This record gives sequence, structure tokens and C-alpha cells, in this order.
Amino acid sequence: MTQPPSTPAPAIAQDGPLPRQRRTYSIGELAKMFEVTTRTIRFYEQEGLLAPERRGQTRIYNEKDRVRLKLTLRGKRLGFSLAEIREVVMMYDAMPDGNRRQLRRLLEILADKRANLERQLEDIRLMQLELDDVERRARDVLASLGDQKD
Amino acid sequence: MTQPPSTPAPAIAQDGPLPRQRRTYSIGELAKMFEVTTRTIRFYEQEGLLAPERRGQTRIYNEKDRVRLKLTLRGKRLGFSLAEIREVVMMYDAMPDGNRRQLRRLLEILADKRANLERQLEDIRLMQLELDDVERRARDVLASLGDQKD
DNA sequence: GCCGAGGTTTACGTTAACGTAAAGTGCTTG
DNA sequence: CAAGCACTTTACGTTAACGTAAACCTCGGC
Repeated sequence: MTQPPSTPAPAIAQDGPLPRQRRTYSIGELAKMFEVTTRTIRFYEQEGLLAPERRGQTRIYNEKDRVRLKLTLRGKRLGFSLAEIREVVMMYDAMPDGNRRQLRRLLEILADKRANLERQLEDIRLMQLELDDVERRARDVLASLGDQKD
Repeated sequence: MTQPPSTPAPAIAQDGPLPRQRRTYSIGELAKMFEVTTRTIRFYEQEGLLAPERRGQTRIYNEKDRVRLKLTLRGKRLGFSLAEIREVVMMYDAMPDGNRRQLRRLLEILADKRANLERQLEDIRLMQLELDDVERRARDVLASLGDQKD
């Protein structure tokens, strides 16, 4: 991904105990970092959400890959499907040389996601009120149980 | 949910062309009302999220059932599993005669859900910023395409 | 030289949340 | 009374998003 033509990525760059500028990650590192399994990461690649470089057979993830994974997981937490996430991600990548139709389509998708987020905000607000209510009642009952034994 | 002990729910109360106080619903009505299929509603019942009365074989839903369905669907939109939703719903129902342990457990669950919602709020905020960014770039590209034809 | 820690592919298994089809019941309407 | 419509049960099918197992490579260290 990283388009910036710089930094040819020195093979292992073992120049200190904690290299301050870590540019690549193994699949295992990413897995721990985000608390997912390597299977998940490979699956996301298979689904077209990631496309790490290879050193021989081994996958090498760079900073951009890491960000993508982060965004993907965030999307998942918000209930988006991998297909939806891929839609935005791919459009985004194709953007620089996209034609009008594609760009307008992208804007449509974005508006759609936005509307979705707005509804989720409202849902969260309502849900919080419900939880407030349930909790208040639960505490009341607990209090009324004040001196009984169980 | 609504526990208010009142209103014994008169069987059918057919007293007008458009009974202003509709207390019961058919499965089809609820399905249209919430834009889900009847299959979905029956499935939720099977999963212990609903328990409508029966008139013979037919399911009769009252106001409380309707609210439950609404809350269930809201939970779903927020990415909760049916199992999670059921957990809260069942605890809530068992509340009045719940013992301390159950009530504390309920409070735990609520705190958990709350934390979840908080993270979702943050995720939404971040996601909105991302969308802002993507949209801005897309508009820029579109503008730069100003006079080309496609 | 071999061993363990990580990486890889291939492929079948699993779970949640329904979809879909078949076959039957019950009312009411022309 | 036949047709139609809404409801019912039963049961197999489907999709997304991984889990899990087997069998393999490869590299640094003892």
C-alpha cells in the first residue's frame, strides 16, 4: 500500500533494542496488537481488505496495512459487514484515478454510512436511557431487600 | 418492558372502526410495523425473547410484546447478539422477585453493556471523522475533474 | 542435525440468524 | 362450498465470519 516511494525497508533493521521507527509487522504482531487471531487477518486478506507484501512466502505488513486493519475492526464493532467495509476501502483506493460516476457512488455510500451512524447514535441514546431505567429499578429492589438474607 | 401492574388486557376490545386503544397485534401487523418477516418474530420467540399469548393456535401480541420486539431490534442494530439481549430481558423479568445475587449480576451486565455503548460512541465519532476525510478528498478529486468529460 | 517458534496452504467444521419450502388449520366472503 | 388469505408447524438450506486441524516450510540457536 504505502505509496510514498521512500524507505526501501531495510531487511530486518536490527539497529537497537527498540527500533523507534518500526515500519513493518508480522502477522503475529498484528494479531496480538489488535487481539484477533492470525486466521482472522488472513481471512480479511482473502476477502480483499488487506494486501500485504510478501518476503518469500511470509506476509509483511506495513503501517498502512495496520491502519486498514484498525479501521476494519472498528467498522466491525459498529456492525458493518466485511463487504460494506471493503466497498468503502476499495473505492477509497481507486479514488485518485476514479471517474465521476465512481466518485459520486462513493459519496452516496458515505452518505449512507453516515445515516447509519446517526441512527446508531440515536439508538445508543435510547438504549442508555433504558439501561438507566433498568438499573434504577434494580437498585430499588436491592434496597428494598435491605435486611433480608438472600 | 413496562411492569405497571394495571390493565388486565381485555381480550379483543372490538369497539369501533379504528379502535383508538389497540391493545393487541397479529404477527403480520408487527412484521409490517417493524419491517421484519414473521419468520424473524417467531424465531425470536423460539429464542426466548417473546412469549405472546395464544388464541387457539394463533399468536396474540400485546403492547408489552411490541415494546420488547422494538427493544430487541434496537439491540440488534447496535450489534448485540440475541443471546445478550435475552440475558438482559430475562433478568429484567425476573427482577421483582430476584435475589441479591441475581440483581448484582444484572447490574454487572448493565455496566458491561454501558461500557460497550461508550466504546461504540467513540468508534462512531472516529468513524465520522474518517468519513469526513474520505468525503473531502473525493470532493477534491471531483472538483479537479471539473471540465473533463468522464 | 534437529528442534521449537513462527509462518504457510488447504480444507472441512461451526455458529448465529434467519430464509424457504411443504403441508396443514381456520375464518370469511362471494 | 370453494377460494383465498393469514396463520401455524416442521424441517432442511444458506450466509457470514471465522475456528480448527493437518501437513508443510524455514530459520536461528544449541
